[in-house]
Amino acid sequence: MKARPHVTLEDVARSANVSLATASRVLNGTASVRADLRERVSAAAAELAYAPNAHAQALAGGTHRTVGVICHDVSDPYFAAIAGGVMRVATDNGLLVMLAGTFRDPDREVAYVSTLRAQRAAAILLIGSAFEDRAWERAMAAELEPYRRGGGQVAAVSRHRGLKIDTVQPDNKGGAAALAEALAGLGHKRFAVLAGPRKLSTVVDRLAGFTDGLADHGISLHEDDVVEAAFTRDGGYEGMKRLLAGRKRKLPTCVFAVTDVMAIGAMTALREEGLSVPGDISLAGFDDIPVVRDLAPALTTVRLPLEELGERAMDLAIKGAGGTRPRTVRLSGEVVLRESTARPKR
Amino acid sequence: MKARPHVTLEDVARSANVSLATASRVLNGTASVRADLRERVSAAAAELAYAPNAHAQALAGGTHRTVGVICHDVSDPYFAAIAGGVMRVATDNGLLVMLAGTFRDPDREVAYVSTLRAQRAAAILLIGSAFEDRAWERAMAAELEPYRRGGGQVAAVSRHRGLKIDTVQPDNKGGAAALAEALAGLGHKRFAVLAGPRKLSTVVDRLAGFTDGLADHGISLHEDDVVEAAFTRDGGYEGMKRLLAGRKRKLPTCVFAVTDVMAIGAMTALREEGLSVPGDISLAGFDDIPVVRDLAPALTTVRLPLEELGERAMDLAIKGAGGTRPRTVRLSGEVVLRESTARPKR
DNA sequence: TGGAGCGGAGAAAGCGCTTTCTGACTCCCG
DNA sequence: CGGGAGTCAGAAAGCGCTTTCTCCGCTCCA
Repeated sequence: MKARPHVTLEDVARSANVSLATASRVLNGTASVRADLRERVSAAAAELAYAPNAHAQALAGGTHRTVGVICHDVSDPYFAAIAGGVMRVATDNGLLVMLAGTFRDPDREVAYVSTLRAQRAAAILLIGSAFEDRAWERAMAAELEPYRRGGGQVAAVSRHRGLKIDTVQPDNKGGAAALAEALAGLGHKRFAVLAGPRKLSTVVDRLAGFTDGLADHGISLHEDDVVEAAFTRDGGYEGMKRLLAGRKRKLPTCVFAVTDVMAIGAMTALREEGLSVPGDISLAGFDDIPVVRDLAPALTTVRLPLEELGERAMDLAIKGAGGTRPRTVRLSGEVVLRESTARPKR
Repeated sequence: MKARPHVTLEDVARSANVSLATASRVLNGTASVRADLRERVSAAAAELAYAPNAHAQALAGGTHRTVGVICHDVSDPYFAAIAGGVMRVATDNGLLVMLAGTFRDPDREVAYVSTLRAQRAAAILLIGSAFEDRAWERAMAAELEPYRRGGGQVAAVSRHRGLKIDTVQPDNKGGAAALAEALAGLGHKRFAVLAGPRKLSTVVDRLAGFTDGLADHGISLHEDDVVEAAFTRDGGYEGMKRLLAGRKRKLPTCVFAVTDVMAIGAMTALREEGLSVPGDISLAGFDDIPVVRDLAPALTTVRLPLEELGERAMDLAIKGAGGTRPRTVRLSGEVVLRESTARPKR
């Protein structure tokens, strides 16, 4: 089947016996047009199943109705929830969302920004932890800066440092600290943390907050008590196994996984090892992704308003940069104690 | 801050002291250019942080490197998993993915296709159940047909009927039938089904398959045994509550939720009502989304190769329509018996 | 040494649309 | 009944890029 060229505005105009300008005016409602002509154009457009070429529209100085969203992994519930918020706001504003998943590859992230820049996306949203890496930061800035100079909007969820962009910040540190206090309040003294790679700022912040919160109760967290693993369910699973294997002797009474996703894997690992939660070990996560309340036991965590995180970021981007300083919206988390944590028996 | 116009190819050419044509050739590697000129152009482009205007490229007859993906809900793990597969293949092929969520609104779905058509997306992927609705089908066909005539590729996951497009089909019917047999094989006689809206073909197919499978064991499913609820976790929760409330007396020994997501909600409802799974009631789902193996008890379900579903669909779209007939790739599911189902005690 | 042949740079023609700018008409008031 | 104001359709100029097409200056062979 030969690919026939697309129906163009010119086809419509010709078919309706009017000029291009008139056809354009009718279809966009830009200016008033005599009723009969308007009628003819609409009819012709419908007849030919005309769809304006968005590229041509954009080129001709029209609007750019697409925004780019870059996250690490689309299938991670944490991002999915945030993306949900982003999409809602985008849809309400008639914007089309281009979603990109980097699979945690810094280079790919930069490449995507470049592509989005080429698309003249109205805005670019960066979702998730930034990489703590000078080279990456420079490369990123080199893409972002010209983009913004050209009128592009940029906003981010949960990153900061270096890149001077509008940000929606969940209170990772405060939330983790509050969680630590709640846990210590239950009577726990021996903790362990299931952390992600320290290159991610989210990990660093949550770890710091947790440590601080513990310190307030006179509990110190040693380096050995922190297990570093991949930032995924499998990472949590594997990390917990490692943690357990390491010290059959002096097990902690409470484990904090820096994300719910990791906690889910950890909980399964615990179960496989015949350890009961919270009977033998209490377990807590962070984020409150939707599914954790359905676990058995339901997971104690720090609730982040995930959808709102996305909505606010999209808002920031849409509202445009007001002053010269990057704006920061802080959203705090809230400790939610569920059945996965209890007073220690040991 | 005044939005300075974007850096254009012309700026680069001028700065490098060459013609537009030459600059274009260098940047695309289209033709050989004298080394020194090539050098000058590259340098100028880098210097100015030039990013080609993708719209202009597309307009000038260049390539369309974006594909559109339409699904019901981005934050549904089922779609997220499929989207993961789609994105992998897209990335491997240097394509940018535009993801749209319709929130199950048929009109919005049609509108998105229209927008994607305007974007001259290289391909459009429809993910998830189609609506069983003549009017919708006509509207959809009216958008899709001109799109394909203009050279656009269309592929879908898990729909068919009416729209004559390439499709990747999970074997909903066969999977559900196999599950029914496995469950009946465990000794269950009294079943109930937690179904989604019958407007969705997936629901219809799974229900039919399950009924058939049961029939093979001489078990019949009455209309009363099918509870219809929203196609979400909350739908599953609420549906199960309703199911339980309806018949305190003759409870089924086994409940089949047509999706894992609904099963998750159902399991929590069961737990809240003090019913143990599988002790009091066995529960099974469908899809095998990643999280269900981490539930306690782990969920019995029908495993669908979710990522592959997405990959194959993207493949179909990329490979383009060969013959005139729509192609169909069938992917079968596999019953996975886990702890949420057991022999009935009653 | 002359002409055929060729590599490679530049001019220019679109791609499909929006948006001035121009100009024809109608309408109203003096 | 004439002239200025006001409408509204059409011509044309881009938007930024790719891609012929043209033409210039070499090289190579007879």
